[in-house]
Amino acid sequence: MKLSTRGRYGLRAMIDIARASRENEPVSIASIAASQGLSEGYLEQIMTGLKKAGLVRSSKGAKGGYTLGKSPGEITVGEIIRTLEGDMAPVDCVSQAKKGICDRADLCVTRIIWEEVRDAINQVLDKYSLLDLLENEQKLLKER
Amino acid sequence: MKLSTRGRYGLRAMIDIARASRENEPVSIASIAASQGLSEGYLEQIMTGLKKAGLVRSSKGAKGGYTLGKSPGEITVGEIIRTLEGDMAPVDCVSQAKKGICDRADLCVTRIIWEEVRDAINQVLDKYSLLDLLENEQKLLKER
DNA sequence: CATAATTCCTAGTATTTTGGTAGGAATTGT
DNA sequence: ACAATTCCTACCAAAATACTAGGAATTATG
Repeated sequence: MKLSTRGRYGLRAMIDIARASRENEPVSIASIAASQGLSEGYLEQIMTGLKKAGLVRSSKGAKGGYTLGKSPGEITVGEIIRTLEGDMAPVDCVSQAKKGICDRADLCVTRIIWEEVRDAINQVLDKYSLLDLLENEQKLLKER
Repeated sequence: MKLSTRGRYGLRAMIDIARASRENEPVSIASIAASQGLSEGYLEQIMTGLKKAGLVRSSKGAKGGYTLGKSPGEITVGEIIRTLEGDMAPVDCVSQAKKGICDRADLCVTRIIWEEVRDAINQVLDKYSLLDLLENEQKLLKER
Protein backbone atom coordinates (compact mmCIF):
# COMPACT_ATOMS: atom_id res chain seq x y z
CA MET A 1 0.00 0.00 0.00
CA LYS A 2 2.60 2.52 -1.04
CA LEU A 3 2.05 5.59 -3.10
CA SER A 4 4.04 5.43 -6.32
CA THR A 5 6.61 8.04 -7.24
CA ARG A 6 4.15 9.56 -9.70
CA GLY A 7 1.98 10.82 -6.89
CA ARG A 8 4.86 11.94 -4.73
CA TYR A 9 6.79 13.64 -7.49
CA GLY A 10 3.65 15.17 -8.92
CA LEU A 11 2.65 16.69 -5.62
CA ARG A 12 6.12 18.13 -5.10
CA ALA A 13 6.07 19.55 -8.60
CA MET A 14 2.70 21.14 -7.96
CA ILE A 15 4.02 22.73 -4.80
CA ASP A 16 6.93 24.16 -6.80
CA ILE A 17 4.54 25.61 -9.33
CA ALA A 18 2.26 26.96 -6.64
CA ARG A 19 5.18 28.66 -4.96
CA ALA A 20 6.05 30.38 -8.22
CA SER A 21 2.43 31.28 -8.87
CA ARG A 22 2.84 34.49 -6.90
CA GLU A 23 4.98 35.91 -9.70
CA ASN A 24 2.67 34.17 -12.16
CA GLU A 25 5.58 33.02 -14.25
CA PRO A 26 5.53 29.60 -15.85
CA VAL A 27 7.84 27.00 -14.35
CA SER A 28 9.74 24.72 -16.71
CA ILE A 29 10.12 21.00 -16.33
CA ALA A 30 13.88 21.48 -16.32
CA SER A 31 13.75 23.75 -13.28
CA ILE A 32 11.39 21.52 -11.34
CA ALA A 33 13.45 18.46 -12.16
CA ALA A 34 16.58 20.25 -11.00
CA SER A 35 15.09 21.54 -7.76
CA GLN A 36 13.58 18.18 -6.86
CA GLY A 37 16.28 15.95 -8.27
CA LEU A 38 14.04 14.15 -10.75
CA SER A 39 14.57 12.99 -14.30
CA GLU A 40 13.10 15.40 -16.83
CA GLY A 41 11.60 12.76 -19.08
CA TYR A 42 9.75 11.06 -16.29
CA LEU A 43 8.51 14.30 -14.82
CA GLU A 44 7.24 15.27 -18.23
CA GLN A 45 4.91 12.27 -18.26
CA ILE A 46 3.62 13.21 -14.87
CA MET A 47 2.97 16.78 -15.96
CA THR A 48 1.03 15.48 -18.95
CA GLY A 49 -1.32 13.73 -16.57
CA LEU A 50 -1.78 16.84 -14.47
CA LYS A 51 -2.42 18.87 -17.56
CA LYS A 52 -5.10 16.54 -18.88
CA ALA A 53 -6.87 16.91 -15.56
CA GLY A 54 -6.75 20.68 -15.85
CA LEU A 55 -4.65 21.10 -12.74
CA VAL A 56 -1.97 22.93 -14.71
CA ARG A 57 -1.84 24.95 -17.89
CA SER A 58 1.17 24.94 -20.15
CA SER A 59 2.81 27.36 -22.51
CA LYS A 60 5.21 26.16 -25.14
CA GLY A 61 8.37 27.69 -26.46
CA ALA A 62 11.08 29.74 -24.88
CA LYS A 63 10.14 31.06 -21.43
CA GLY A 64 7.36 28.52 -21.49
CA GLY A 65 6.42 26.10 -18.75
CA TYR A 66 3.58 25.27 -16.43
CA THR A 67 1.25 27.39 -14.33
CA LEU A 68 -1.55 26.36 -12.03
CA GLY A 69 -4.91 25.67 -13.63
CA LYS A 70 -6.75 27.12 -10.64
CA SER A 71 -5.72 29.16 -7.66
CA PRO A 72 -3.65 27.36 -5.02
CA GLY A 73 -6.56 27.46 -2.62
CA GLU A 74 -8.76 25.60 -5.05
CA ILE A 75 -6.43 22.70 -5.76
CA THR A 76 -6.45 19.97 -3.15
CA VAL A 77 -3.87 17.31 -2.54
CA GLY A 78 -6.64 14.81 -3.18
CA GLU A 79 -7.19 16.02 -6.72
CA ILE A 80 -3.51 15.81 -7.48
CA ILE A 81 -3.00 12.39 -6.00
CA ARG A 82 -6.14 10.88 -7.51
CA THR A 83 -5.19 12.26 -10.91
CA LEU A 84 -1.85 10.51 -10.75
CA GLU A 85 -2.69 7.38 -8.79
CA GLY A 86 -6.31 6.73 -9.62
CA ASP A 87 -9.06 6.72 -7.01
CA MET A 88 -7.62 5.56 -3.75
CA ALA A 89 -9.45 2.25 -3.65
CA PRO A 90 -7.33 -0.33 -1.82
CA VAL A 91 -8.95 -3.11 -3.86
CA ASP A 92 -10.45 -3.07 -7.33
CA CYS A 93 -13.97 -3.97 -6.25
CA VAL A 94 -14.43 -0.58 -4.60
CA SER A 95 -12.77 1.35 -7.41
CA GLN A 96 -15.08 3.49 -9.48
CA ALA A 97 -13.09 2.56 -12.57
CA LYS A 98 -13.20 -1.20 -12.11
CA LYS A 99 -16.29 -2.05 -10.14
CA GLY A 100 -18.54 -4.99 -10.93
CA ILE A 101 -15.61 -7.37 -10.99
CA CYS A 102 -16.56 -9.33 -7.92
CA ASP A 103 -19.31 -11.89 -8.40
CA ARG A 104 -20.18 -12.35 -4.77
CA ALA A 105 -20.19 -8.69 -3.79
CA ASP A 106 -23.54 -9.07 -2.07
CA LEU A 107 -22.13 -11.60 0.38
CA CYS A 108 -18.76 -9.97 0.88
CA VAL A 109 -18.08 -8.76 4.40
CA THR A 110 -14.76 -7.14 3.61
CA ARG A 111 -16.05 -4.83 0.92
CA ILE A 112 -17.49 -2.36 3.40
CA ILE A 113 -14.08 -2.11 5.07
CA TRP A 114 -12.32 -1.25 1.84
CA GLU A 115 -14.92 1.37 1.08
CA GLU A 116 -14.37 2.93 4.45
CA VAL A 117 -10.62 2.88 3.97
CA ARG A 118 -10.92 4.51 0.58
CA ASP A 119 -13.17 7.22 1.96
CA ALA A 120 -10.96 7.83 4.97
CA ILE A 121 -7.93 8.31 2.76
CA ASN A 122 -9.71 10.72 0.46
CA GLN A 123 -11.09 12.68 3.34
CA VAL A 124 -7.59 13.40 4.59
CA LEU A 125 -6.25 14.23 1.14
CA ASP A 126 -9.12 16.55 0.32
CA LYS A 127 -8.61 18.48 3.51
CA TYR A 128 -5.42 20.11 2.28
CA SER A 129 -5.06 22.60 -0.57
CA LEU A 130 -1.83 23.77 -2.12
CA LEU A 131 -2.39 27.07 -0.35
CA ASP A 132 -2.46 25.27 2.99
CA LEU A 133 0.84 23.64 2.18
CA LEU A 134 2.47 26.91 1.19
CA GLU A 135 1.29 28.57 4.37
CA ASN A 136 2.59 25.67 6.40
CA GLU A 137 5.92 25.94 4.69
CA GLN A 138 6.15 29.60 5.63
CA LYS A 139 5.45 28.71 9.22
CA LEU A 140 8.14 26.05 9.26
CA LEU A 141 10.66 28.47 7.81
CA LYS A 142 9.93 31.13 10.39
CA GLU A 143 10.22 28.73 13.28
CA ARG A 144 13.84 27.94 12.51
CA MET B 1 -2.12 2.37 -3.57
CA LYS B 2 -3.51 -1.11 -3.90
CA LEU B 3 -3.45 -3.80 -1.31
CA SER B 4 -1.48 -6.80 -2.55
CA THR B 5 -3.02 -10.24 -2.82
CA ARG B 6 -1.21 -11.28 0.34
CA GLY B 7 -3.39 -9.04 2.44
CA ARG B 8 -6.58 -9.89 0.63
CA TYR B 9 -6.01 -13.62 0.54
CA GLY B 10 -4.78 -13.66 4.10
CA LEU B 11 -7.83 -11.88 5.41
CA ARG B 12 -10.14 -14.26 3.56
CA ALA B 13 -8.21 -17.22 4.91
CA MET B 14 -8.52 -15.86 8.43
CA ILE B 15 -12.25 -15.50 7.99
CA ASP B 16 -12.43 -19.12 6.89
CA ILE B 17 -10.51 -20.22 9.94
CA ALA B 18 -12.60 -18.04 12.21
CA ARG B 19 -15.76 -19.54 10.79
CA ALA B 20 -14.47 -23.01 11.58
CA SER B 21 -13.33 -21.94 15.03
CA ARG B 22 -16.74 -22.72 16.45
CA GLU B 23 -16.04 -26.43 16.03
CA ASN B 24 -12.44 -25.76 17.03
CA GLU B 25 -11.13 -28.02 14.30
CA PRO B 26 -8.00 -27.07 12.43
CA VAL B 27 -8.46 -25.95 8.85
CA SER B 28 -6.01 -27.18 6.25
CA ILE B 29 -4.36 -25.07 3.60
CA ALA B 30 -5.84 -27.37 0.99
CA SER B 31 -9.38 -26.67 2.12
CA ILE B 32 -8.89 -22.91 2.34
CA ALA B 33 -7.23 -22.84 -1.06
CA ALA B 34 -10.11 -24.81 -2.52
CA SER B 35 -12.85 -22.69 -0.94
CA GLN B 36 -11.20 -19.44 -1.95
CA GLY B 37 -9.77 -20.55 -5.27
CA LEU B 38 -6.15 -19.88 -4.38
CA SER B 39 -2.93 -21.75 -5.07
CA GLU B 40 -1.86 -23.88 -2.13
CA GLY B 41 1.81 -23.00 -2.32
CA TYR B 42 1.22 -19.30 -2.26
CA LEU B 43 -1.32 -19.51 0.52
CA GLU B 44 1.16 -21.52 2.53
CA GLN B 45 3.60 -18.60 2.48
CA ILE B 46 0.91 -16.27 3.64
CA MET B 47 -0.03 -18.58 6.49
CA THR B 48 3.61 -18.69 7.56
CA GLY B 49 3.49 -14.95 8.02
CA LEU B 50 0.32 -15.11 10.03
CA LYS B 51 1.76 -17.84 12.17
CA LYS B 52 4.93 -15.90 12.97
CA ALA B 53 2.74 -13.06 14.17
CA GLY B 54 0.85 -15.43 16.45
CA LEU B 55 -2.45 -14.86 14.71
CA VAL B 56 -2.80 -18.56 13.99
CA ARG B 57 -1.50 -21.75 15.51
CA SER B 58 -0.72 -24.80 13.45
CA SER B 59 -0.76 -28.54 13.96
CA LYS B 60 1.17 -30.82 11.66
CA GLY B 61 0.34 -34.21 10.30
CA ALA B 62 -2.89 -35.85 9.27
CA LYS B 63 -5.96 -33.91 10.43
CA GLY B 64 -3.66 -31.01 11.03
CA GLY B 65 -4.12 -27.44 9.94
CA TYR B 66 -4.54 -23.97 11.34
CA THR B 67 -6.58 -22.57 14.19
CA LEU B 68 -6.89 -19.01 15.45
CA GLY B 69 -4.21 -17.81 17.83
CA LYS B 70 -6.71 -15.74 19.78
CA SER B 71 -10.49 -15.57 19.90
CA PRO B 72 -12.18 -14.04 16.85
CA GLY B 73 -13.17 -11.00 18.84
CA GLU B 74 -9.56 -10.30 19.72
CA ILE B 75 -8.15 -10.39 16.20
CA THR B 76 -8.65 -7.22 14.21
CA VAL B 77 -8.48 -6.76 10.48
CA GLY B 78 -5.72 -4.26 11.15
CA GLU B 79 -3.48 -6.84 12.79
CA ILE B 80 -3.94 -9.21 9.89
CA ILE B 81 -3.36 -6.64 7.18
CA ARG B 82 -0.38 -5.04 8.88
CA THR B 83 1.19 -8.44 9.41
CA LEU B 84 0.99 -9.20 5.71
CA GLU B 85 1.46 -5.75 4.20
CA GLY B 86 3.59 -3.92 6.72
CA ASP B 87 2.47 -0.78 8.49
CA MET B 88 0.13 1.11 6.24
CA ALA B 89 2.43 4.04 5.58
CA PRO B 90 1.75 5.47 2.13
CA VAL B 91 5.37 6.66 1.91
CA ASP B 92 8.51 5.31 3.55
CA CYS B 93 9.28 8.42 5.56
CA VAL B 94 6.27 7.80 7.82
CA SER B 95 6.86 4.07 8.11
CA GLN B 96 8.02 2.85 11.48
CA ALA B 97 10.29 0.37 9.76
CA LYS B 98 12.04 2.82 7.45
CA LYS B 99 11.93 6.22 9.04
CA GLY B 100 14.85 8.62 9.08
CA ILE B 101 15.33 8.29 5.35
CA CYS B 102 14.33 11.81 4.44
CA ASP B 103 16.98 14.44 5.02
CA ARG B 104 14.69 17.44 4.94
CA ALA B 105 11.94 16.03 7.10
CA ASP B 106 11.87 19.14 9.21
CA LEU B 107 10.94 21.30 6.24
CA CYS B 108 8.59 18.84 4.59
CA VAL B 109 4.99 19.97 4.38
CA THR B 110 3.65 16.73 2.94
CA ARG B 111 4.86 14.50 5.69
CA ILE B 112 2.05 15.42 8.03
CA ILE B 113 -0.46 14.45 5.37
CA TRP B 114 1.01 10.98 4.94
CA GLU B 115 0.97 10.49 8.68
CA GLU B 116 -2.67 11.40 8.81
CA VAL B 117 -3.45 9.07 5.92
CA ARG B 118 -1.62 6.22 7.59
CA ASP B 119 -3.47 6.78 10.85
CA ALA B 120 -6.84 7.11 9.14
CA ILE B 121 -6.34 3.79 7.37
CA ASN B 122 -5.33 2.00 10.53
CA GLN B 123 -8.21 3.45 12.46
CA VAL B 124 -10.66 1.90 10.03
CA LEU B 125 -8.86 -1.43 9.95
CA ASP B 126 -8.61 -1.68 13.70
CA LYS B 127 -12.31 -1.04 14.11
CA TYR B 128 -13.26 -4.47 12.82
CA SER B 129 -12.54 -7.83 14.44
CA LEU B 130 -13.02 -11.21 12.84
CA LEU B 131 -16.02 -11.63 15.10
CA ASP B 132 -17.58 -8.51 13.63
CA LEU B 133 -17.12 -9.90 10.16
CA LEU B 134 -18.68 -13.25 11.05
CA GLU B 135 -21.66 -11.54 12.59
CA ASN B 136 -22.05 -9.35 9.54
CA GLU B 137 -21.92 -12.39 7.35
CA GLN B 138 -24.75 -13.97 9.32
CA LYS B 139 -26.80 -10.84 8.86
CA LEU B 140 -26.22 -10.79 5.12
CA LEU B 141 -27.23 -14.45 4.85
CA LYS B 142 -30.47 -13.92 6.73
CA GLU B 143 -31.45 -10.93 4.67
CA ARG B 144 -31.60 -12.96 1.47
C1' DC C 1 4.28 -49.90 11.91
C1' DA C 2 3.11 -48.33 7.26
C1' DT C 3 0.85 -44.85 5.05
C1' DA C 4 -1.52 -40.85 3.93
C1' DA C 5 -2.21 -36.22 5.16
C1' DT C 6 -0.54 -32.53 6.58
C1' DT C 7 2.85 -28.36 7.84
C1' DC C 8 7.46 -26.60 7.08
C1' DC C 9 11.32 -24.90 4.37
C1' DT C 10 14.10 -23.30 0.45
C1' DA C 11 14.81 -22.05 -4.00
C1' DG C 12 13.52 -20.82 -8.35
C1' DT C 13 10.64 -18.37 -11.95
C1' DA C 14 7.02 -15.96 -14.59
C1' DT C 15 4.31 -11.86 -14.80
C1' DT C 16 3.20 -7.27 -13.90
C1' DT C 17 4.13 -2.78 -12.46
C1' DT C 18 7.07 0.92 -11.91
C1' DG C 19 10.35 4.09 -13.13
C1' DG C 20 12.93 5.74 -16.52
C1' DT C 21 15.28 6.67 -21.53
C1' DA C 22 15.56 8.11 -26.31
C1' DG C 23 14.62 10.80 -29.96
C1' DG C 24 12.36 13.78 -32.52
C1' DA C 25 8.24 17.01 -33.92
C1' DA C 26 5.87 21.32 -32.91
C1' DT C 27 5.74 25.85 -30.92
C1' DT C 28 7.29 30.37 -29.42
C1' DG C 29 10.03 34.30 -27.36
C1' DT C 30 14.12 37.00 -28.38
C1' DA D 1 17.33 32.19 -37.19
C1' DC D 2 17.73 29.84 -33.08
C1' DA D 3 17.41 28.40 -28.56
C1' DA D 4 14.22 26.95 -25.17
C1' DT D 5 10.57 24.84 -24.31
C1' DT D 6 6.24 21.44 -24.43
C1' DC D 7 4.41 17.45 -26.77
C1' DC D 8 4.32 12.70 -28.34
C1' DT D 9 5.51 7.84 -29.02
C1' DA D 10 7.95 4.02 -28.33
C1' DC D 11 11.00 1.41 -26.02
C1' DC D 12 13.61 -0.62 -21.94
C1' DA D 13 15.43 -1.93 -17.17
C1' DA D 14 14.66 -2.93 -12.57
C1' DA D 15 11.92 -4.15 -8.91
C1' DA D 16 8.05 -6.11 -6.83
C1' DT D 17 4.54 -9.43 -6.93
C1' DA D 18 2.51 -13.75 -7.48
C1' DC D 19 3.28 -18.12 -8.00
C1' DT D 20 5.60 -23.09 -8.71
C1' DA D 21 8.51 -27.13 -7.46
C1' DG D 22 10.21 -30.39 -4.61
C1' DG D 23 11.28 -32.47 -0.73
C1' DA D 24 11.91 -32.93 4.67
C1' DA D 25 9.53 -33.44 9.04
C1' DT D 26 5.58 -34.62 11.73
C1' DT D 27 1.38 -37.02 13.12
C1' DA D 28 -3.25 -39.41 13.17
C1' DT D 29 -5.13 -43.65 11.83
C1' DG D 30 -6.04 -48.25 10.12
